[in-house]
Amino acid sequence: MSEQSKLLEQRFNEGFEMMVPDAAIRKIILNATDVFARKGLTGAKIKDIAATAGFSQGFIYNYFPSKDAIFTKIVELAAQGAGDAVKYACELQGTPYQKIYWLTEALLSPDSIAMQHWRLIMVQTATSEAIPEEAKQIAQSMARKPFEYFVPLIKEGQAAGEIVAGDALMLAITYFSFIQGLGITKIQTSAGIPFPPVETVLRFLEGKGHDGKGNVNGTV
Amino acid sequence: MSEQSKLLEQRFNEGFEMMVPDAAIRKIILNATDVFARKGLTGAKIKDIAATAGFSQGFIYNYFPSKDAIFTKIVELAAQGAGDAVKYACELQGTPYQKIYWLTEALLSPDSIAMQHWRLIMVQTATSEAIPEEAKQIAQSMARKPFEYFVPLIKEGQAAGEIVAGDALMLAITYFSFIQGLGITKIQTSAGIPFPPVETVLRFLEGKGHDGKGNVNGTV
DNA sequence: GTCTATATACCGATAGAC
DNA sequence: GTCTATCGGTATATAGAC
Repeated sequence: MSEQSKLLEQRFNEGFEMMVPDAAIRKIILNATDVFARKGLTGAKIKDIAATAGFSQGFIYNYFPSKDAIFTKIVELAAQGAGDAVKYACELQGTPYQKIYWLTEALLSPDSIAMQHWRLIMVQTATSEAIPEEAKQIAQSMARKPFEYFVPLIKEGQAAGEIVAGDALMLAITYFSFIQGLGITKIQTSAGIPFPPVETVLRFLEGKGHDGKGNVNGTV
Repeated sequence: MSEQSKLLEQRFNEGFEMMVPDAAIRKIILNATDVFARKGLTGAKIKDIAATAGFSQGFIYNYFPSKDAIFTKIVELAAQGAGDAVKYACELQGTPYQKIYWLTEALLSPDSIAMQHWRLIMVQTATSEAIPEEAKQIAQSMARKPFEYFVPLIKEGQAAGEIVAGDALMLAITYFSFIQGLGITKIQTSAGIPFPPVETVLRFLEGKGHDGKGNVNGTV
């Protein structure tokens, strides 16, 4: 894994710790994220969340007023984090393609909290009609934010010949759909099955003559 | 949409009608599929399913003994259908890349029952720990079947230089992950947002020098 | 601080009415 | 055939014990 991707993950984790200072609450949130991602909002029982965090069922209610509140909090954190991840990538030193490469590496990393949250968002949006209204609205505003950074990044790459021509918004939607699909596959399959390297994932974005390392041997 | 993709969809729908001869049961299944896909197994209430099918809550139990039974039946149909869709594509006349092209077109078609079932399978597997054991086992056997047809298809395409070199199983997993991610995006977004054409989706699979028409001007 | 015990509500499934 | 009423089980959230 590249230095830059590790930096993205590190920044993301720092942001998470700053937004949730209490370690016990972080523990509950991290475990709840996992349970929600695997069972969905309605399928996840408070007892499950408590058990994976090492607490009794009733104890959770010292920190959160309801199951919906936990879910909404996670959606809020994911909303912040998803936008931030793309923003951080833009702030790195490199070409547009390289930035997307590092972002992809970080999003597909097995251990990243960013990825954990993406997984949750994915399940949550798939079952969107059953989630609390507040979480839905947060998710909607969140859905826009990554695109605000990603679409200009694609246009920049297109201008440099690094990224294939075409509607930048369409390519961005395709990118996040792809990442989402790979995230689901990661959840539902056991470790050890073959998984695509970043180069394979990004081939649909590459400009003609691109060599997969950010270099273009056609015209600029 | 191409002739061949329409044929795939038509074959699929015929298979569905043969497997579920009773029109009332088909109606329940189609509506239940939609509700399950959007709310998940635990989030979907029998009342919802009955309402969308135009029945009262209790009436459903004249046709199915339980909610789990409806879900399991749908998984079974999807299991059959997913494998069949790939099989049908293999039986068409054309190059491996063309067959994958037509399959993709059919799977991403907004109106195909095949796609509806894929959407359900996706949610169901994402929330896999909450689903009945029987459905899980069917889903597991189903998960293998599309690969049994798809992996050889990729290898054939690689031998012809149409498909990029690399682990065929990995490429197959990538393909279905991509399709799944695009399916989720289709569910959760309203119509009118830009969506990638088949050519964009399949670029990650193309052999070097592929011109999108099955012709190759270089080796892999 | 953390757990155990309980009330309250909801939903799946049944049975009986029309 | 189709619906309404109801029973029983399960899960959320609370309150009180240690």
